[in-house]
Amino acid sequence: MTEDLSAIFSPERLSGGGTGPLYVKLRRTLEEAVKVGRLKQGDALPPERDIAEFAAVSRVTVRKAIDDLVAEGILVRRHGSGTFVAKPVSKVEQRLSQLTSFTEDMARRGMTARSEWLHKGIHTPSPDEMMILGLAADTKVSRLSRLRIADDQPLAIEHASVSGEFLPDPSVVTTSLYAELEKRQVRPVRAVQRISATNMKEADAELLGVPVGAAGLSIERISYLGSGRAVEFTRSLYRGDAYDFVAELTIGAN
Amino acid sequence: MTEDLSAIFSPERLSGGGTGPLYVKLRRTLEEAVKVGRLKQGDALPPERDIAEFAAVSRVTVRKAIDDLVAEGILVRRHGSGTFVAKPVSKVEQRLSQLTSFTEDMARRGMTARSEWLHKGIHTPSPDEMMILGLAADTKVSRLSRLRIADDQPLAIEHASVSGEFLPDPSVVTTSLYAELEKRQVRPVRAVQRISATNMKEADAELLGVPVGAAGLSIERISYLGSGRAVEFTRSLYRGDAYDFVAELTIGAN
DNA sequence: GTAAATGGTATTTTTTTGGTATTGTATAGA
DNA sequence: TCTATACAATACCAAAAAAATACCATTTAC
Repeated sequence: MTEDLSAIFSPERLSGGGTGPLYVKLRRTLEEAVKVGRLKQGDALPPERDIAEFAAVSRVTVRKAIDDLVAEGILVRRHGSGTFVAKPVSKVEQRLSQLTSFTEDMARRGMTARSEWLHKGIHTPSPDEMMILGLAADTKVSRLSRLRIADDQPLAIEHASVSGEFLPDPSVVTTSLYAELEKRQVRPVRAVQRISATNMKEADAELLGVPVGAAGLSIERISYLGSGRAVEFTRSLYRGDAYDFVAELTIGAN
Repeated sequence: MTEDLSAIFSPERLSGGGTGPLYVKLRRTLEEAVKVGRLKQGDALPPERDIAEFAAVSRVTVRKAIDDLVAEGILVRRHGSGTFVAKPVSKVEQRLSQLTSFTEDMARRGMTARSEWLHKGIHTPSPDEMMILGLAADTKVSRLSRLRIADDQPLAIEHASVSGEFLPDPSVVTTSLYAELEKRQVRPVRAVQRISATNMKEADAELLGVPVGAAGLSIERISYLGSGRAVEFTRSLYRGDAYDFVAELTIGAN
């Protein structure tokens, strides 16, 4: 719903924003309003024209301020409809998704994606898990395995191991593991991925419906907290004939 | 970001600079600010007019101080935009290397790496090259192919295509393609990689000394200039049994 | 289907910022 | 003293960013 303009764009807020170009001040004002909760998730911003009139600047200036926030994922624009406060997807999930979210990848390729859970359970850690996640022998680990399916074709097998401390009950995870961790204030800030090619063994090949020996793309990911502590360890095996892994890198520039 | 003037050009700093002409004092002050980190890489200096006013000298004097630092490569000026603290060059190659430099990767793993050139030449572009590099039919393209070898074991085949405009003579490339491009002031700022798994065909398998059908890691990379123009297109095929591709990602921070 | 409301874009104008030519002034050396 | 040079100030030029204007395209309500 449309907010009260004066609540957000009061002259004090605009002028008090400190230094810099108009659109920077406006951007700061908006950012603040979202952060403080004057604008809540899903809320519509007032129309650009109204904001412009009230703030006594041109509409393009308003747009430039909004542009930045849209780029940051704080706001979402819908042509002909309005501008809205984005659902606060955490940076963590967004960035990790960029490289690995199966669902988003498939959507981008025009396919419908779903999952079939193969396993959810709590276990005593394997030697590998103890090493990688830094667990003691008397702790627990949550394991989640699923089959990723796109357009009714099985495309990947995914095994995730999470320290029991961060996820005591794996059954609560329905779609996104990262969303669930986020709920618990567990926010990895760094991840390392190892990508390699392998010929498929019988069990995996059967699940994915390809001949034994077919090429598979193996992706192992470990994600870490700011403290350096490992949170999660995921091994995925993609069908080589049906999946490309795309990474984009920006160089220098700052 | 514009720095706080008083933090850098405080009267004490200016007078304390010792002896000499005004512009020398100013230069020392600026140099110090950069060295100490009060001004960081990429930071914008305040406008010359502001500095002049604050330091109570003429703008030309400020310019003269800045001139020297620009000549030394410490600062960079952009007409109409501002003056910025320079960034060390050769970032390009370093950053691209992070993901793909075979030699460095091998060194990190304690292996000695070398290459064998399979081909260097100038050709009329293939349809793929025309599409990807945005070339006309009457232009030329440089192709470079080599076999990457680690500890005397062939590990990868690499085919690079560069628009003839950026590299008219491929024979000048001896080790690093990016170093050669850098020499010509061609600096890609963005790259997209596509990674996939494939079963090897006979020709490639033979070169790499593995059985036909063995899993291979295929990496295709396109790198772009700031303008969006594609510079180079590289297809690599790694032995799946002997090479892991590692990517590290930093998330959010905010 | 039409009209109103909303975001999208191309073009122009204004402001900001570095670039340059000209002039004045003090200082060192012949 | 006279002159060449380094230093500094003034005034104006040019490129880039910021802002405003005018018009286009999509969605939604009726």
